[in-house]
Amino acid sequence: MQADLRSGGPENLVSTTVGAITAHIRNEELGPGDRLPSEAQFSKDLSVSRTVVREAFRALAALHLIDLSPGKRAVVAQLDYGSMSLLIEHGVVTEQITVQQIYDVRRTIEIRTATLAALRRSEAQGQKIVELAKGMQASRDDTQRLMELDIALHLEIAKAAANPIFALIVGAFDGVTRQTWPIGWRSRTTEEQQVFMLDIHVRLGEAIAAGDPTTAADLMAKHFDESVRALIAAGIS
Amino acid sequence: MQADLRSGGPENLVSTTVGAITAHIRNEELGPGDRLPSEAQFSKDLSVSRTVVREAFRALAALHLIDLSPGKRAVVAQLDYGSMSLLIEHGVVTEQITVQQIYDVRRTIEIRTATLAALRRSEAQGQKIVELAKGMQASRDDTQRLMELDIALHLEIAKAAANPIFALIVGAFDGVTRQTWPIGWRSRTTEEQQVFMLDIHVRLGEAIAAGDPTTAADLMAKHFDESVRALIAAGIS
DNA sequence: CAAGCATAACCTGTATGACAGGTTTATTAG
DNA sequence: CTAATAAACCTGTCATACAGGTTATGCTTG
Repeated sequence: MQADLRSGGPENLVSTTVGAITAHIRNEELGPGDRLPSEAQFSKDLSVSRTVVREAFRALAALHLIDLSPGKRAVVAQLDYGSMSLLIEHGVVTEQITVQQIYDVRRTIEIRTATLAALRRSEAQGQKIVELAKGMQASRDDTQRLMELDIALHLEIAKAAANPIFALIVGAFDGVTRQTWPIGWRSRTTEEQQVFMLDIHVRLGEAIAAGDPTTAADLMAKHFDESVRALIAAGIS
Repeated sequence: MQADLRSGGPENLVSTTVGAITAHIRNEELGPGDRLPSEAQFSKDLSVSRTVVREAFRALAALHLIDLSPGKRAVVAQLDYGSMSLLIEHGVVTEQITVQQIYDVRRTIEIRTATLAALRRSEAQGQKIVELAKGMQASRDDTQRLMELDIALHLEIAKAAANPIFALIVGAFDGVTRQTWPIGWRSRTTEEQQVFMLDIHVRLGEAIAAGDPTTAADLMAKHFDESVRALIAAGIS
């Protein structure tokens, strides 16, 4: 069950301990917020040093499977895209992933989230999505704020799709988006292009709020087609 | 850049060190296989104990951003879905994700991989995909082998899509699939159902090998519709 | 001078012990 | 019974030590 078995990696004490900890979570049917035994406890039970247990804890914390904080016991964590975001960033930094590939994946995923969001969004979510889109329109001059709203909007749509995995994947691209977004925006040199981009977001938000899955999906597709054009225009490979 | 900033978590020495290591990878423009400085080196440069550096290394190894092995220096790792697989398993075990949600995501993603694979597969990949599908047909009585071939087929299609992120996501569901697959298969009680399921895979493989994206996407969609029906029939929520 | 081999230097995996500072639990005083 | 206080516990970090695997150095030999 542990990573090293899957990757065929070498078997060391830390991996074994990681396996024991995840097994504990499974066997005790722990859920988010539940507390784990202390490091000393695992150390005694598994007959390994506290050093090893600590490194195992740290590994699980890196994956956000558990949360650590000083003095307190480790607790089972809620799903979080932080680790996936790091993974994707690593892929981009080491040139194993291109920005265009990310956009292809996002396009695929987010057309679906738009559809689902239109079908399943709550009243409050629909309202928030429209607000974010209109907030973008109002922030055309504040690039930083505009970007944050854009990212928040896409994530909110993913959340409204009521499937945490979609939110996980969309969130995974947050980090990279923060680095590439300004490039795409700068490539939209004319006011027309900028207004068009912002307009699409508003119409997308409204379609979702109105519960119109077809239009929402259509607009999301248009949005990504336009974004990819913008990136290519900016010379992003 | 490090996870803790994003999650708003507390700032401790290990997180700082993780940040320093990823910064090193970025600044030195290291790629997969390149060696990192030793633990002692980071320990000296950052003025922290080797304990801290080790825990940071361990955290990055958990995300498969680096590979560790005894005696050798840590090296920058290739993209690997092992950590995402653990994340998804954790989500299922802690009941934050349902199997149906996974199938919705997989359907979305894999319709796209089928399309792209049909467009971009190499000759060898097309051949391998067909072989895997036919191998499944020949293994109708060997459940274990059948499952492994099925998983391998889907992953191979994702690889043929020539976008590593798709392979990453498809691979992320490997672990969970191994646990739920037998349930779905057992629910296909009649020979007809089983033959139909295997037949779809072969036709899918052939469509990809033939470079027919529309048919490939269509068959992948059918495949997932049928699979979801099978799971629901088996009472999986 | 070149090639191969032995050895030394280096590196990671793990253990032990220690202590500061935060958290939880138990105890005691009101 | 409540609230304050003390004790017990827990994590974060450090230093040190050593076994065993890896790499580089330099020496020997052809």
